[in-house]
Amino acid sequence: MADLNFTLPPERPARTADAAEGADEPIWDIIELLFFAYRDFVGDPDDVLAKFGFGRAHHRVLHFINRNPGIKVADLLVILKITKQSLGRVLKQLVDEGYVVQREGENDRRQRLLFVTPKGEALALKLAGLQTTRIARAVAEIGPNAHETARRFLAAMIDATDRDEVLRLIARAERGGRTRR
Amino acid sequence: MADLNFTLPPERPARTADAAEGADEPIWDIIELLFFAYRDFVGDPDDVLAKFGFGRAHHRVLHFINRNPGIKVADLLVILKITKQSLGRVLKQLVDEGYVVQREGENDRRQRLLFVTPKGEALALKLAGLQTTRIARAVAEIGPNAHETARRFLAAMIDATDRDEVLRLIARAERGGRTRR
DNA sequence: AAAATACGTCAATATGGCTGACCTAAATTT
DNA sequence: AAATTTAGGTCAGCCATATTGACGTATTTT
Repeated sequence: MADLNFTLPPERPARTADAAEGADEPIWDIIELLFFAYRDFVGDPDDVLAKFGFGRAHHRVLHFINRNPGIKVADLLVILKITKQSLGRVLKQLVDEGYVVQREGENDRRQRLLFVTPKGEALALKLAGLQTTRIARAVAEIGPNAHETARRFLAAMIDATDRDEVLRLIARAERGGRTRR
Repeated sequence: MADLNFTLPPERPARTADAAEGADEPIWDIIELLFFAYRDFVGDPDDVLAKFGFGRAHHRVLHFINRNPGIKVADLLVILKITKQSLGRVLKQLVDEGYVVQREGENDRRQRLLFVTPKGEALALKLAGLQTTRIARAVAEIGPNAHETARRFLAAMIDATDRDEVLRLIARAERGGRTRR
């Protein structure tokens, strides 16, 4: 195989003439790269989680509680797009083992607001650190514009109906995750 | 996504903006965008697959057979990083329902070389089309450099040990793989 | 002839989803 | 005040996808 280390030949103009046709050629490279990149991206945390007796589901729950302290159970369900029964199972373990605590809502005492404990935050940060190392390495390899372009590309990949909500969610957590009263 | 309203007290000290110092600061935006983008990216195929009684596992198997006609079972296992038992169940369904055929290797009659049928290719292309639509939309939104940058970013996210192998795989399939049915 | 290889299969187990039903406590509506 | 809705929890069972381990069979290699 010839060398195509990371100066991949631009294969966009591969179908110059028939580009106007409706039969769009699948964008195989991005499809496959997303598969492999995501697999490795979640693979690092998976290895650590296994040592704690946790799985990917625990990671997602812990992540979003850490990023959005005080989040309501109902809102977490919306973000994760799972049922409360599915959430309940992993959440119970995280609570029982001291990674997450629940507090009664002040205004509405039916609510169980979710917070990570110091222990939970430590684990969340450890896992995020692994992923950050990978991302930082990728960005460093490619150049300073990579972060911004990657962010915009990934945002554009999100369902249009959800995108603004997701970006708000990220931005809000970026500011510290609370307020908004 | 429903409106998310957090009403809760400040719990965590505000992070120091996006200071350049934070070499240890997690890259939250990419971490979360990857989660949401990948979820939607595989969501489109999932909906179609459900109508066929298939799942995501069938998609992956069908995809890589379609892209690498004549692939050996052993090689497919390496790509997917699953066990032959896991593959076996899914592959059997795809064969039984006429999406994939197996042929004895010419040189080595122990091998079962895998090919998609026309029916299988049609499904693979339909699923790839959905994902391509999403990617093309994202690329169109961002600009002409997006495809190239996204490709390089995603490639750089792959484990260094696997990367060259993956890129070879993609490049080889891009050229048409090997013998067609 | 023996060993290694490619593949298949049986059995048991784990994870993480799902639906449906039902429960309590608290808030809201009537 | 009573009725209803909401937030959340829980029990029970099912499904899809993954795992490990053991074993079998045909074929190739040594």
